[in-house]
Amino acid sequence: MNLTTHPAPSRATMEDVARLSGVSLKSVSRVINGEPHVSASLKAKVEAAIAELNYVPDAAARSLAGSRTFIIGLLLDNPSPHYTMKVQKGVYDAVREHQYHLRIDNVDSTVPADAFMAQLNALVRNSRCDGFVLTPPLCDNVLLLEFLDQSGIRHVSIAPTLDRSLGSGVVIDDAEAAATIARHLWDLGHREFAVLRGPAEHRAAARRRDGFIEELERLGLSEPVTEIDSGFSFEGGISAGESLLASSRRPTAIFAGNDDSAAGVMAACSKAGLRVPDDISVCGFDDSWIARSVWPYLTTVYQPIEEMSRLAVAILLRRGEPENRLYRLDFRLVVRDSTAPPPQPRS
Amino acid sequence: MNLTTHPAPSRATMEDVARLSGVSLKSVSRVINGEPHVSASLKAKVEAAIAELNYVPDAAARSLAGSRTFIIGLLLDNPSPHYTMKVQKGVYDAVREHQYHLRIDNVDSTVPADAFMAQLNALVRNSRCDGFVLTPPLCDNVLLLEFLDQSGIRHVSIAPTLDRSLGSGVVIDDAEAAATIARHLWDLGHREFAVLRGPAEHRAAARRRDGFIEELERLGLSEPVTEIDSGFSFEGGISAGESLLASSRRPTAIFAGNDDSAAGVMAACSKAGLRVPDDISVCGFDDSWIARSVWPYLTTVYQPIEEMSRLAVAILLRRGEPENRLYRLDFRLVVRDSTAPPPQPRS
DNA sequence: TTGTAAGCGTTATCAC
DNA sequence: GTGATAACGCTTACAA
Repeated sequence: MNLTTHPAPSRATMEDVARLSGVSLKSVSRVINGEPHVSASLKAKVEAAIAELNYVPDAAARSLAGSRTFIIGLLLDNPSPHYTMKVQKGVYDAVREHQYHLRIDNVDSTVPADAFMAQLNALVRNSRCDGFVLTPPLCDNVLLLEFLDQSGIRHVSIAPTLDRSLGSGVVIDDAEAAATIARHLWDLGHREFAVLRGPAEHRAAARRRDGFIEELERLGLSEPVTEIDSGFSFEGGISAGESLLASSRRPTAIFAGNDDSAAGVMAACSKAGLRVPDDISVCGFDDSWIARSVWPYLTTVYQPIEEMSRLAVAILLRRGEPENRLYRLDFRLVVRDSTAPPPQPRS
Repeated sequence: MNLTTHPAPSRATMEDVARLSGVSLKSVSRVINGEPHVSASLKAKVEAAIAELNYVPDAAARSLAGSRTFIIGLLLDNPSPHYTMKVQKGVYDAVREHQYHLRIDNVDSTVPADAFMAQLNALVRNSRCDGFVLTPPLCDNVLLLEFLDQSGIRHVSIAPTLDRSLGSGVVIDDAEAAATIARHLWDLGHREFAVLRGPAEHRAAARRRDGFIEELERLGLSEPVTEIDSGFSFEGGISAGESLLASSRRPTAIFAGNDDSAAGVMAACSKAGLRVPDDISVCGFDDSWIARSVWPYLTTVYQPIEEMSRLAVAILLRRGEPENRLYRLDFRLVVRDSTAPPPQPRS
C-alpha cells in the first residue's frame, strides 16, 4: 500500500485529551462515559479537546480495562437468506446507533449435543461480546439458552416461541396473523381451504396453522380444512400443491404458512395449468423478498423483522431491563395479487 | 441471569500458564504465536499447561498490545440477499478457521462523496480490523479503494471488474461463462436470441453481454441479438420479458444476465401464456437460490461464491502476498429445466 | 534458545 | 467534583 502521500496520523489518546484540556485522565474518562458528578465547565473543556484532536476511544483498550466489549453478536443457524438479511440489517443499524459493532456467528444446531456445546464454548471463550441476538431456530434451543444463562451472557431472542423463563424476546402474534389471513379469504367468499404445515420444530408454524383453522371455525366453517406438510421449502410447497390439486376435494384457497412454500404452491398451480388467483387463491406468510419475486405477487403477512431486530438490540443494551419479558409488535396483512374470490362464488 | 449454580470460572491468563509450565511469559507467547526458536521440550511443556488450564488468549489484550485485532470486516452495500448470504458464509467459515472473528459493516455508496467518506471514517476510526473483504458494488468503488489504501488497511475484493492496481481480488471469467451459455443454447438449436442487460454500474453485467454475443457471432449467427435493459431485478425482468414477447421477432431463447431478472422473464412468459421451456428457453446467471425457487428450475451458471469468499480471506490473512493480484476460479454451466430445443427446430 | 522489563490505552479504586 | 495510581493480559524491544 502506498503510504507516502498520506502518512497515517497516529491517533490521539485519552492522555492527549487530558493534557490539552488540562484535566486528569479520569476526568476525560468520566466525560466520555457520561458518568455523573462532572461539572459543566470541565465537561465543556474536555469535549472541546476531544473535538480538536478528533479523538476516538480505542476499543481494545476499553474492553481490556473495562467490562464492556462494544460488540454485539448475532447468532445464526441455517438461515433463510431473506429472513436473515432483514434481521441482520435491523440489528446492524441499531448496533451502530449505539456505537457498537456487529459480530456474526454461525452455529449448527443439527449436530449432537456435545458437538453443539463444543461450538458454543469455542465461540464464547475466544472473544467475549456484550450480548447475543438469537434468531430462529436458535431462540428455541434450550441447550443454548441454558448455556448462555449459565455463562452470564445476555441475550435477546427474535421470534421465540418457548413459554420461557429464559431471557427476553421480540415476537408477533402468529396465531392472530394467521386468523387475519383466514378472515381475508373468508370475506372473499372462500369456503374450501387447505393449509400447509411447517416443520415440526418450527413452533411458530404450528401457531399459524392453529390460528388459521380456529378462526375459520369461529367464522362458521363446517367443512374440515385439508392439512398437508410442506417443510416450509419451495420444493415442499410444490409437492404439497400437487397433492392438493390432484385431490377430489380441491380447495379454492391455500394458506401456506410461509412465503417459500407459497411460491412452491404457485409453481404447482402453474404446472397444473391453473391460474392464480382466478382458479385458486394462495397466501403466504413473512412478506419476504420472494413474495414479490413470483407472479402474481403474493398476498401475505408482513412481519416487522427489521423493527423486531432493532428492538432486540435496544433491549440488550438497556441494562436493568426485566430479564424475561416478551415484547409483541404488530404485523400487517399485505393483500397483493394472489388472492381473489373463488371461481364459483357461493351465494 | 442465574449465576449461583455455575459461577463463571475466571479465565486462566498467560501468567497462569507460565507459572504452571515453569517458563517465562515470553516463552508462552512464543508458543502461542508459533514463533521460531522454541525448543521442542519447552513447547511441549507450555502446550500441556495450556491444555490443562483450558487457556485461551484474550482478544482485547492481544490487540491492545500487538498490531493484530483478529477481526476481519465484511463490507456490504445494498446486497442481493442470496448473493450476500453465500459470501457471508464463505467468509465466516474461512475466518473462523484462522481463529479470527467476522465483523459486518454496511455502507451506503449511493450518497454524495463527502457523506460516503464520512461513513468510511466512522467505521475505520471507531475500531480497527485486520482487513476488509469487499463485495460488489463496493469492490469497484474507487473512492473506497483509495481510502483503504491510504489508510494502510488491507483488503481483498470479491468479483471486482476494475482493471486495477488497487488491491487483490477473486473473480470468475464472466465473458467465458456467458459464452458457455451461448454455446448451450446454440447446440440446442436456437438461432433467435435476446439478452437482458444489467445496470450500467454493474461492469460484470456488460462482460456477460459481450461474451454472450461475441460467442454467438463466432458460432456463425447472422441475425442480430435483441438487447434490452432489465436492471437485474425481478420487476425489470418482467417488463423486459413482456416487451420481448410482444415484439414481432420473438426470440426462442433469452439470456438474462442474472437469476433474478431471469425469474422475471419466466413470470412474463407465464402471464403471456407461454410455457418454458417448450415455447421459449430462459437462462439465468449466478445459480442463486431463486434459480430453484421458480418453476421450471432455471438453467444458469454456477459461480463458486463461497469458495471465492474463502479464498479472499485466505489472501487477506496470508501476509507477504502480492498486493494486486487477480485470482480466477472456475464457473460451471448448470443445465436445469428452463432450456430446451426451440419449438420449430431449423434443419 | 530463553527471559526481563516496559509499555499498549483504557477503566477502577480510593483518596482528596 | 476531581485526580493519582494501579490494574487489565498481552506483545515487543532488548538482554542474556
